[in-house]
Amino acid sequence: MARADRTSDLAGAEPTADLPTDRPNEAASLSLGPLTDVLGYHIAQAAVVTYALFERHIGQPHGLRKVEYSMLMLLLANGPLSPKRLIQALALSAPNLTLLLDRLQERGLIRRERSQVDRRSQNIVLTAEGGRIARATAEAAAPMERELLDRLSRAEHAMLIELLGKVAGRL
Amino acid sequence: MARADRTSDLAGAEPTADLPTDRPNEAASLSLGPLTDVLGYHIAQAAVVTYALFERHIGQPHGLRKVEYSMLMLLLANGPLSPKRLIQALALSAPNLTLLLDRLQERGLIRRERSQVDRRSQNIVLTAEGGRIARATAEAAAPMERELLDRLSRAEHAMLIELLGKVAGRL
DNA sequence: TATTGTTATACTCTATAACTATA
DNA sequence: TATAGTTATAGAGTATAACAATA
Repeated sequence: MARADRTSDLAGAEPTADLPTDRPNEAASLSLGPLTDVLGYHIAQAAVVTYALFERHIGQPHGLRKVEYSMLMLLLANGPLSPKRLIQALALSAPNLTLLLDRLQERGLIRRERSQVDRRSQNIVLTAEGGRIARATAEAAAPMERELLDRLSRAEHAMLIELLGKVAGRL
Repeated sequence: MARADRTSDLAGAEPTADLPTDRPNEAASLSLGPLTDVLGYHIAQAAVVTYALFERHIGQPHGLRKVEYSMLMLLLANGPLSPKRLIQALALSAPNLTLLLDRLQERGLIRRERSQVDRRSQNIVLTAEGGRIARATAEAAAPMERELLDRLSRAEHAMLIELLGKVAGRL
């Protein structure tokens, strides 16, 4: 009973009217109160939906996490990149990226080449297999986005991305 | 040298032209490729910004995490709520919520009252101190959002929240 | 038998600091 | 001396399954 004090029926000073009207809004939806105008809250809520979509369309089928997917897409679109640039683009810490690259390298999706220009630096290169998976998952993006069109018109989808770009400071 | 094989200079088949033009786009910004139209990616990028704002305005000064803040706001706006409803509203797992409530209870911000209607259930109630912090941090929301107006007009801010609401399925 | 909430456990993610090698 | 990347370690966050109390 280490935590037996968690609930006490003699609770506190004001017993907050514990009647059949036990809690307000039993079934009704909650008021967001001050959160109503907080962008970050709404971003977090929307992220739950897009994350579930990602898992279903890409994450589960191809065994990729979000960052791994983003990384493959960046390598596909830009060719070899240094860890340095990946860290900036994906907002990762250096040790975190090292672990990520280890996993992808073990799976044979990328390899590390040492730069001949500056031998401290590396080029992260998609392997043939990595290229195949990158292209396959790139094609899964369109059907995934199409599912959002139940909730959003095509114009709203585009508008949303543009506005989010402004927030992210990507001008 | 457990991982000495991480980089090999004899890398792979095609040595990917390792010249002074070592990597493309050395300083230029990266192409997003297929990510360009993926809403989830842009949400994640924007979340980095709003999270930093939250940390600076609310998280650090008041020692609150995002979920903790959201929870206080929901309790402030709706009065006592059951763990069940908080789980649904905040997209948490039950064990996760238990730990969260433990922390807030230890800090004296909330208390657990047992429901008289259904004694399995609880009411989570803001303490006097919890109410004070909730009101103080509620007031910090406006200045936080104001910082976004460098990047977004007021109309765009409102539009963005509306569109994110559609994505989250909050109709 | 189903539901509310808790415990125990493990796994992922992230952050920090110390280290190696190149420059 | 500074930079690129790695190692080691610990801390948060989250998920799963087993459990207790109540319905």
